[in-house]
Amino acid sequence: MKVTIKEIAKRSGVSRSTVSRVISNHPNVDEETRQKVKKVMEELNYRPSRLAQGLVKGKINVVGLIIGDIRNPFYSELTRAIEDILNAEGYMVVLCDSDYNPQKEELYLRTAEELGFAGVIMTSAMETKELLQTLQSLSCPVVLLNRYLRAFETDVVSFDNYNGGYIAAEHLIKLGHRRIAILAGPNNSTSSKDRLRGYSDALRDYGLEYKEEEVTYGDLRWATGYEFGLHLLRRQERPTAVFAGNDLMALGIIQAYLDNGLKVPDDLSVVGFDDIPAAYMGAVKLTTVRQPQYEMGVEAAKLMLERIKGIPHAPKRIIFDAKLVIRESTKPII
Amino acid sequence: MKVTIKEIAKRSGVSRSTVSRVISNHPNVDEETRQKVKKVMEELNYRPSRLAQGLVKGKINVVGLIIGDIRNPFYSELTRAIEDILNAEGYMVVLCDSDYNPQKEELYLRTAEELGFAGVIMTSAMETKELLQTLQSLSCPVVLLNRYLRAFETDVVSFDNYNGGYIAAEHLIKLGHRRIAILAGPNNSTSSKDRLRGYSDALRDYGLEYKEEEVTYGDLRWATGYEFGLHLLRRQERPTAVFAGNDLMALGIIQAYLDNGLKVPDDLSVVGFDDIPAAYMGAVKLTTVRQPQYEMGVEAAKLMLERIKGIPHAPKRIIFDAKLVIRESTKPII
DNA sequence: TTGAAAGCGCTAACAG
DNA sequence: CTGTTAGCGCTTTCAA
Repeated sequence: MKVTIKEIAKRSGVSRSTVSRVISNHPNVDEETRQKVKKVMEELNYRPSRLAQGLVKGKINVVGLIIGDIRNPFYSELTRAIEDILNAEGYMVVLCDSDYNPQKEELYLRTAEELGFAGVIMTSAMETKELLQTLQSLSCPVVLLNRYLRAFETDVVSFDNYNGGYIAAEHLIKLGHRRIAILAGPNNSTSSKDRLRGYSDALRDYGLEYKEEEVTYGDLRWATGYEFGLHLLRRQERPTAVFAGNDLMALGIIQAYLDNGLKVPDDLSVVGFDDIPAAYMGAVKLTTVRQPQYEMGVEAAKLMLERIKGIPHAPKRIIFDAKLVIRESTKPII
Repeated sequence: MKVTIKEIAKRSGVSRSTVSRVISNHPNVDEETRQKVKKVMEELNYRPSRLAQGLVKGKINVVGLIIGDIRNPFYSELTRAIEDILNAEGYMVVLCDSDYNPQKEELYLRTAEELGFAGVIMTSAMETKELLQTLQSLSCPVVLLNRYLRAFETDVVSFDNYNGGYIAAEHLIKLGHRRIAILAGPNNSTSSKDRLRGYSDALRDYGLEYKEEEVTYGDLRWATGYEFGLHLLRRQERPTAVFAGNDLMALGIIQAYLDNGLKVPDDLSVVGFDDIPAAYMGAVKLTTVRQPQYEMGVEAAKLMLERIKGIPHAPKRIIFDAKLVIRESTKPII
């Protein structure tokens, strides 16, 4: 049924090797022969099997992308960027939602190996022994996006999460806030931890006390922010500000307040993290730490491409700076 | 370097066939032998090459997913559902953002063929001659999600877009609105066209006039809705209501009004389409036509699985009913 | 510039 | 229950 290289060879009166050469645009083919073969391929609507190519080459033009959850706009943007760059170079991207679950990541890495992926970009950020081990045994390049692994040296595109946390806290402090609640990201995520560390260092630098019991760890989803907002409303002593581990949760907190007749930033100042599109699409434009998602995705994809085709080189690290975008969700305390 | 079936065979003192049998869990293997082989595989951390498996089987455990734009929450949800189901059955999903561009879709379909995908799920919805042709020549099953192609019979999961448009219009009409603006989806999308048709039929049924020049076609993005909202604000005679082709655009329109000091639904009633999470996450909870995104994705994935493994059967069609979710973005005209 | 031959890692009859 | 054999569709030396 399927037309193969053999068929093309027969019909154009040359050997399979020659056909293979025209497939891969090898220079050592007589122009006339090349045209003849191409014509036959056209007529028969021939498509070389990448599976077969992959088998002999040991690699396939596919790169895996591991992210936390595609429903988080932050990852959607990243994914889109990576896809744009990689597709343009003839690579496909295979998606994997890890749900921030190291086991899923590991399983996926294994599959990448089995399928002979050209590379894997990891955006999800957990750190376990098993994962590290799998990573070590991987035969394709890996680039880390917004995460780092002490025990695994590789190309990294990252963001200055520490400073991001710092300037977020600083902003709130300078606005006069003292009672600040924190809804951080998962505490097994390196980036979330860095943000929190920056945050607490800022408190210390400004002579404020950082209480471990003041921080709540969330799963980065909007609903979790909403729940947290509701929780704050039930408290006797409400904080005057809150620092959220990402925009989605920040937006959830704000909505909980609005839905209960309170005002933001009047009753609560909120600063988020990421600057997803939704941050400026709502009623209260969010003050947040901007991460250039698309650009970060682009850089990661480029690094991957370099690593796949290029000559070996020492691991590269690209770090994006944190920038606070001040909008309407924060205001000075009276 | 890489450990292959040959190595395993040698080390465990059996033939490659036997190893192959334990890989695929074939019953005809002595339990003792099986354990012995498994142990060796374990020790050597052996991973069978799916590329090789795919080559001989002619198919690979991967299904392609073509969507409009992953940044649209509607597609994110769908994608997640499909991934969840397919991954659980050992299939990977490869993502393709078509940008609603038929050429991209076609190119992608070609790649699916070259890679020997087990199947392709198409959610993006353009209809061209070339695409149809490529579809016909495809050697793997295709399931269509929220689109149909007159000239291509296959499994379909769809939504009653026509009725969705109808009840949206009906709702507005019954609320007393007469001057209703329309920001429809792309007019080469079957689902968008159906919604519009339902809409216009409702007008007719209620004795209202449908003016072709009243409809604007948008690209389903938030920013486009926002622009449209601004545009409405500049008009002398403003409509009292607007029907948007999807929630993202509806939300954009609302925001344009809010940002300019107007109120929704007081100054404008808005009904959307999709019921994405953001529909109820904002200041004005959106009245919209609910499409059960996750469930639709699940059904599509199941259909795909059936088609891949199952015995051949006539094309199935699953149609989800339209349901209006009335929230706060619409109100009666005074 | 071209072809013959070997092989990538695995599966699938067919014998035994 | 197990091994032998023959490919799957393509690339890649090596000769010619």
